[in-house]
Amino acid sequence: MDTRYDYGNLEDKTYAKWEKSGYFNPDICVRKGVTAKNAKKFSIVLPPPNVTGTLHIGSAAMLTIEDIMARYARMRGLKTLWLPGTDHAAIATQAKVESLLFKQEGKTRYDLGREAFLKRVEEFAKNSHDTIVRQMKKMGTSVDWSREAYTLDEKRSLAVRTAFKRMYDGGLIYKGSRIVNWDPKMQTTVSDDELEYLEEKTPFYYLKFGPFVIGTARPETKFGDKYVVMHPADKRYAEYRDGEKLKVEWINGPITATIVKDKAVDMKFGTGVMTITPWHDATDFEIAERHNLDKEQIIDYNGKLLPAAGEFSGMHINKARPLIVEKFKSLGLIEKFDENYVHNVAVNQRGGGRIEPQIKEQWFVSVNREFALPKSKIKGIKSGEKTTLKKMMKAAVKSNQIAILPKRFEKTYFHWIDNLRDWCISRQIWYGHRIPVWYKNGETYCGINPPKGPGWIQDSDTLDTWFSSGLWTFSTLGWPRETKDFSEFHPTSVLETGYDILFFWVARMILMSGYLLGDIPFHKVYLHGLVRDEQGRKMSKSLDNAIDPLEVSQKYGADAVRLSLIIGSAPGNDIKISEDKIRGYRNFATKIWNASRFAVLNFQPAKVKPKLTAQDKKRLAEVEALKKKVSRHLDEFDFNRAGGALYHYFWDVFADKVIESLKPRLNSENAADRAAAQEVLMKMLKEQLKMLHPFMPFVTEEIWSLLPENKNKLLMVEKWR
RNA sequence: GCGUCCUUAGCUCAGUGGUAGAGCGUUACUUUGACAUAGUAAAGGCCGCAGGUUCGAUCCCUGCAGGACGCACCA
Repeated sequence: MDTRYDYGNLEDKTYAKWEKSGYFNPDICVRKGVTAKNAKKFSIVLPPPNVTGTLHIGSAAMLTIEDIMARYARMRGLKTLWLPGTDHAAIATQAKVESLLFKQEGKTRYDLGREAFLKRVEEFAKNSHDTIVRQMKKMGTSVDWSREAYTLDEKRSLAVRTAFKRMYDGGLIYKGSRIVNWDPKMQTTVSDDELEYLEEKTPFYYLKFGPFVIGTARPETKFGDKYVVMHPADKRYAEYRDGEKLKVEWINGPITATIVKDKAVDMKFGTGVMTITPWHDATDFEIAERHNLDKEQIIDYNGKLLPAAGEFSGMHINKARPLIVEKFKSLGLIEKFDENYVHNVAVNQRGGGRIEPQIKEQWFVSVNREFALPKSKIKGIKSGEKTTLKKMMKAAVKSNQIAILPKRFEKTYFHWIDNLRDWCISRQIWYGHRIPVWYKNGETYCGINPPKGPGWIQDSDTLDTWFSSGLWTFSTLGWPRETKDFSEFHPTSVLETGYDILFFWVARMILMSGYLLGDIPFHKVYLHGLVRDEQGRKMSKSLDNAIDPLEVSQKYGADAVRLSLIIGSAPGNDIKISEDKIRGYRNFATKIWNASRFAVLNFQPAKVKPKLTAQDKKRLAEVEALKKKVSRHLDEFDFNRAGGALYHYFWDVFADKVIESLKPRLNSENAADRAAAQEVLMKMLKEQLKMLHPFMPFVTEEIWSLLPENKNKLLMVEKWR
């Protein structure tokens, strides 16, 4: 044994050993007798990384936490399944490929056409997938590769079509004309959750509208405005009656305006009066719906003005805006304007396009429509009882059937559900699951397979990527087929993921599993934080503060990276990391290596019966106590404390005190005492290696193979006890 | 507007109703046979501020200040 642990060469070798053993697969564990046939189950799905690129340090944190869970469960003798996969991440992946295509070849997706473009995306996704798999292996993830899934593969497609059909038949999926978030750049809708708001300084204009003054930050939408809205309780405008008509001089000449009284108006904002543009604003749309008002489209789907804009027709809104302002000015309709108004602009988080609300016919999942679960295993919802998706999603968590850790996120979850609106699930992008609906002569057919006969045309839209992700806990286990995996491993034991996708994903899994299975998808949700740099900033390429997990693993070993992501961070809190911290844990790996080296160098098989002293027994009892403590922490998902306790015991007690005190006895003339010292040393080391293994699998596995009598035995399936 | 979190050593962060912890950094000494990616010793903190509860508060409660975030609104 060298004085340094050569992680660079040994890690890959060790991973290959694990893979060859087959122990990542729970069935093989049972077959080879390392797991009991009737063992309890532990199952966890990997939050599938997006095939948009490579893993980042946040993914490394996720992999580490889940690997600790899986390895601990496996060593405790549970039948353990950690199921891997990747996500096609529809919008994100398509956006990435579109941008590459444009940069490298100056082409758009329309130049290639649907089929050829999809080929490109698939090629990109495949490459990205391969990189991700390589990276996962580098980090030591003990997933069962034989069950690997992809959100867009054949089996998952069947699950998606089945889910869609059942929800369609159940009346929960409907097609409707509603206001949606339209991304003119990517030419698709996106859901409310996929928006990001950017602050932007825009002039805010006060325009004369007959006897009123109305405020707007978007003069380019004002052409069709013919309703003027005020709060029914606003005394300033008491003289105007709901429905009253007046003649108003407006941008393209005189119009007839109608007074509308609605409580949506904030009396304190601006003048307390506004005109509405129902086609291009969600609030306005709702007012229009309530009062049954006309809606007129002003801006087309490319961001260009329509004939309603008069002479500005055909012009892009960005170009037209200053000209429109000029015209308002020349007509004397601008009362004043505020130059320093801060406006929130919605952009598509994944694709980057600036959102223009539009009314469009889309597919939605109704969250308030009533239905009954024929067989409910959800606490608080009885079989056959009327409920809604909202109520069902709440019940699963409220009843504590699903526990969210840390608990404070339960509040966030409820709050989100309270504000939830119908979920727009159709996208006009090409990469993704095609909606399983076909049309012919005004007829509509929804089915798992295409309808027979000629002339049917499939809906051209694809599904929101989270629709397929929502099925993940059971689509990966073979659903809708009745598989052994499904009956054995669902609901899964725990879902581990970042708090930033609580709504996107966690909530939608509860929705899907609840409706389709009448059951919860998992018993526990453990949320980790975002990984940030030492100044608490998000890691990004533009800041050049990103730590590449592969690069630092190469430099300091994957074990060191893993430990540095675990120790010193609490559940749900952001994780701060720096290269210094990683280096510190690399030193710990070296410490373990050298202490083990010492033990090996000083060990011979005992020829006499060891005579343990009282102190020896005390030390061995100490290790047992440590094991109890670490087990308790791990059972409570308190990885920070479990790892911390091990770190300190190994270094401060075992290395600094125990080894030092044993040194003279290891050279003792008294054979029984010498044997005792050796036994204590080896036993303590072995127990600690076992406990450290889930945290630092590589170095502990390598040392294990070097210990006496351990040839060909794998630490990863040693009994924890 | 509603809600959540954070404020602890120079930096980054854990933690607990009973005299404060880690990593990195700093200072001094030490190459003695596991390990200098180390060892020994040390410096360094009114645990944001002000009240309250308590025998006792860094921890529980209230208020304030600063920072971060989520949701809603943003005409």
